[in-house]
Amino acid sequence: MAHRTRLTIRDVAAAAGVSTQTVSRVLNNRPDVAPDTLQRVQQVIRETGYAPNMLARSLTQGRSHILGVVAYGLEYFGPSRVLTAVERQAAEMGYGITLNLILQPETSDVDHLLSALRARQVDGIIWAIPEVSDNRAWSRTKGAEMPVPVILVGGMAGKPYLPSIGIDNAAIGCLATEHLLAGGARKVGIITGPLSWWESRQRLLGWRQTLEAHNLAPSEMLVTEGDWTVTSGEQGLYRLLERCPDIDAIFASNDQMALGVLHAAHRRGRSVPEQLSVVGVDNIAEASHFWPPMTTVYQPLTDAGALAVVEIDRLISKTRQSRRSDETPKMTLLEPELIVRESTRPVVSLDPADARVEPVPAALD
Amino acid sequence: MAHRTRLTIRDVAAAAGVSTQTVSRVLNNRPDVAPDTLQRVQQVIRETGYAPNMLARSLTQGRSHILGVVAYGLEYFGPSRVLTAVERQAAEMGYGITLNLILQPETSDVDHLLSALRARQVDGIIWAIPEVSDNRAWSRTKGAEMPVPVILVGGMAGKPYLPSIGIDNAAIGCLATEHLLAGGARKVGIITGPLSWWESRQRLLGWRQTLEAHNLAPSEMLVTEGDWTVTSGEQGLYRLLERCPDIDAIFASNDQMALGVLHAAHRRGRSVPEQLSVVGVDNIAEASHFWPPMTTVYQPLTDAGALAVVEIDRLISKTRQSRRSDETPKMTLLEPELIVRESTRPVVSLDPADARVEPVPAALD
DNA sequence: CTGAAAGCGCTTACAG
DNA sequence: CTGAAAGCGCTTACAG
Repeated sequence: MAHRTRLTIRDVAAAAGVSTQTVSRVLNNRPDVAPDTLQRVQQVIRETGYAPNMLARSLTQGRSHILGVVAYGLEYFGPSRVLTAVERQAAEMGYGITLNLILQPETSDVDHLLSALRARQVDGIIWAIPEVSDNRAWSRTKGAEMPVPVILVGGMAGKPYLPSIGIDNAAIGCLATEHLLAGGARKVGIITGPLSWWESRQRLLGWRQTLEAHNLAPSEMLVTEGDWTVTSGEQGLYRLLERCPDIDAIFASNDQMALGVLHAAHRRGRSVPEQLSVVGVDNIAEASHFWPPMTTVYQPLTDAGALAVVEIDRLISKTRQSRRSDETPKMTLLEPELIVRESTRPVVSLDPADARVEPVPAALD
Repeated sequence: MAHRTRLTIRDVAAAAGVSTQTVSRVLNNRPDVAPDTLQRVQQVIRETGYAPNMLARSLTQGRSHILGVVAYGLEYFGPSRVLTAVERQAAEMGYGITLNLILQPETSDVDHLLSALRARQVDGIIWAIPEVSDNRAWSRTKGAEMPVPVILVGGMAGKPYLPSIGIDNAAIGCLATEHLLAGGARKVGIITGPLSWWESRQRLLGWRQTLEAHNLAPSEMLVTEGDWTVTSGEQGLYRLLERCPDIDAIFASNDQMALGVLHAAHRRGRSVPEQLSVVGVDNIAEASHFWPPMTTVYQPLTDAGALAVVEIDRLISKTRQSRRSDETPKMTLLEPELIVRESTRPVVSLDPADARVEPVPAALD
């Protein structure tokens, strides 16, 4: 650590009295090195604190052991969890990570980004930008021709032209809505995320399908669009209350908006959950400390991030063996889980089919 | 983008009918290229979509244009803001980023991390781990001998052996406490972060100094330690109320704990801010939507992250010119700002010296 | 303004 | 089990 002159494999070889490729063999744990040679070289390495130049190694091996990660919105819950999981799993599998953050999910600069990553010789790319509008359109034209494996994190509309791993967002809508109905709700409103987002549309779809399965009409009057922020959740509830004063439950598409709903309910004098049940999504750290503690839907984002790395490692190995991947890209969706707290009325029947019963009286604290 | 066979500078040179170093000159915007040669080469580059291999370039230049970033706790507010700012500024200045996340702020694996970064030939290292216990002790012994510039993000106790950029955390404590006193508070409690953290101790120091400046005793009865979580804020208020039932203001060392305080105050029937003023730190997105909206202290973390990159770039350039840096490492602290909302009683006098007046009646909504 | 040569620090066949 | 040669894809002096 203390050396100012860059130490090279040549220095180590000289000090150990062997050739450079013998040192190389030791560094790469090759079996064909005599025990005492091994000892000697290892000792020199230890004493000098030599560490091989990964750049040079990458150049000869044609493999950088670096993954390019493109992400958006680290200030938000989901992206930061995914990135953390990706980094952890990558480190565990011997990959370094080069991080590229974009300012807007709808970037027009895809070409530039991809070629920058290619120039850095990444072994694979993890594209952790949610699908917003047609910001994944590039994968249709360029997907098959990418020089390195690419994996998308997050689901998308239409046929995936690249392998993708995400959360089953329709299931999120189902879980939340099913739970609200089971608690006796009859008029379940929804505050969606921006509808240009695939995730938002899927959560809305889950809500709609669940209502229909219970023979309830998913009226447009019960739907309002938010933008993930607390404020939009608050405004959303005001709008819904104006349209349907008898609304008795809200599925907010994330916990921040759910917090806004609590806020608005408080201002309008609607007690939660007695008069209004509320479900959020994400299970942010604060959710269990909202007033009342928030029922929410957990997304296995850590699993998704880790799985993305495992999967891209597999694709990298495969590509290197057969020179090209012939798999049909598939979309893997992981299942969310409901976390029940006190912002929703308790389930009155275990059978979802019997969910439409009278509203229960105010729950105890 | 569509090429499966890696294109090299040699291919471009051949296609343009020039030598490789003429292509190199074009790639590096060297002035000494004939106009028509330039044209020809650029055209070939455009047509083929050639992008130079950064690994090879780094090897010859002895410079990777990559910054190693070591961070902790992306799930928290501060770290994610700093990382975002670092990435943005780095991208703007032509650096790539290799990200290393650690699981605990007190890592024993510093050597391993540093040598891994060194092996990747990073041009500089941004160490964005807060000082906890003696987790920066390594900088004393290794600081001066690091083969590349290192910059620490966050302040630290004692003399810095490496340049460091952070937030003036004592000023955070001063701002918060001064504001509480100006609102008429006489018994200001504090819920600190973990006291093994420099940040926590500095915020405590600011609180103490401010009370003393106002001739108020910073009694130990008014201090309780939290761990940044909502729960610890809640428990903290319970403890303080038991010890000092007449406490009339709380400085919580982050917004999450401040939320816990609101929660606990609600449960104990203490109205905020009429009976209890509360200030947090961070200005998280939810802060303005807590009930009541939270008065808090903003930290210029984005500036700190950006400044770290600017500064390390300067050090990198300097090191490359003079072969070594002879500057005395200095600690730069940026100033926080108070954001006043409704969780604190309004200021009753503009002169802080007159702050000790009667509590004001309940504030209007 | 342009090119032939050497080298960055490694690893990959190829001999022995 | 070990080493001499060639090469990964660039750039840096050095000539001209």
